[in-house]
Amino acid sequence: METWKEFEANELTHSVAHHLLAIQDAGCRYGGWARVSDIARRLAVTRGSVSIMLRSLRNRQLILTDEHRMVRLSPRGERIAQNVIAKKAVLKGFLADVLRVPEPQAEIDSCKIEHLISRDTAERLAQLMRFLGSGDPAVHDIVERFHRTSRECRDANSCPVCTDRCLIEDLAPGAAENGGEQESEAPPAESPEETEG
Amino acid sequence: METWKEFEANELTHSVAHHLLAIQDAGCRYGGWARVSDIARRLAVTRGSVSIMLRSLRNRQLILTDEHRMVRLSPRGERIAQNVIAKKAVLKGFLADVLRVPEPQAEIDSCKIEHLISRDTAERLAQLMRFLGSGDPAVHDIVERFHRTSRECRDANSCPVCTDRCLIEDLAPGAAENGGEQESEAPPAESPEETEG
DNA sequence: AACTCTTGCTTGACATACTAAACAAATACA
DNA sequence: TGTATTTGTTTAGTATGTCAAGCAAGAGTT
Repeated sequence: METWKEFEANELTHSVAHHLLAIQDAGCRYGGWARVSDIARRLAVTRGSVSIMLRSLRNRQLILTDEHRMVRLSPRGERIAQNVIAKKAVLKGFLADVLRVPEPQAEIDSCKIEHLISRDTAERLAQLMRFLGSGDPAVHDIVERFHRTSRECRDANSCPVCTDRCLIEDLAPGAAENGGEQESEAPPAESPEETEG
Repeated sequence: METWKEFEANELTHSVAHHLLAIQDAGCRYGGWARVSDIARRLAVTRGSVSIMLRSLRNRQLILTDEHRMVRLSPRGERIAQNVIAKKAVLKGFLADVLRVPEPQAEIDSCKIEHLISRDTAERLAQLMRFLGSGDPAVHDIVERFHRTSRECRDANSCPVCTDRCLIEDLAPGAAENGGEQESEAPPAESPEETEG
């Protein structure tokens, strides 16, 4: 019923996750210490924006600050960053190598959800990757067969994914997202009534 | 470099996606027509909040409005809703049945990312589900073997998931998220300097 | 020393998405 | 018919996360 509100309750927002990664990345050449400008450049946001974000990260004790205004991850921040990196690696590996989602999309998708999946999901996914890559010929053969499998859906009735309706069809271009969503013919002002009267 | 900004460029926010689903759900008994209150109740938000959201959905032509203030999805809104439903079904099926992520978590995770995954990813995932559920004994056997597989990581060196570092370890409780994140001892005011001076 | 550039921070603004409170219109019931 | 409740909307406020613009301190150059 209210599961959907869990989204707001995330410990980590997309923005916070990527700020942590950027701090780690920017600092890696200087013993972990980074400057606001470096972080901003990496994220392609303004220094002001980073400055505000750092205030929040500092209060959450995810970063440490120098007397020279240098910034680095706290041990806790580092754990979180490592966690996000691990999730993304597993996700991207799965999308790219198992599902064979084309490269740029695999990168985008894993980047979008890296901070959202639970430890449970990430771990099981990692175990699946380990299982599939274990070198067992039978496993390898099955994966090969999957990759050779036809991409078309022929028999919606015998399909284990669909029930009364073909779910794969609902994912198709005609069905929203990029297909119908994007060319939204310039919507009018937010409150047409008000501009009218 | 700036892949992370794709997150903001989503056609569908989590909130919009769930408002569309709620409208469809609330209206299903009345020929698709729903009332603001019904939608609000389903989402556990205020009527005011729904009212504002509907204004935006109306301008994006995702809903239609009655002279009696009844609301329903437009054909476009319906396509998008169906799309989200399909993505979630595929995702949850994968998490619950293949990965065997415990039920509530599978529900939460699929709810969080249903609107974020690309058509590419959703389709390939659906194809994987179809392949795994095709009834082929060899495939079935491999899935069975995966489910019986030990959950521990013993040999980080031969592990196909990890490189120099065990990624699965980075996902473990000690490493952030629920482990270190949540019991954040009441952070001080946002700007300690200011309250101090 | 004077000038310029870079840097970090602050401010005001915007967009999203929520709340609570107040209100008017519609509905329900007595 | 009159009162009470429900309903939809609006407004002001909160929180996050961004931008642009401006300011002040430090660094580099001449």
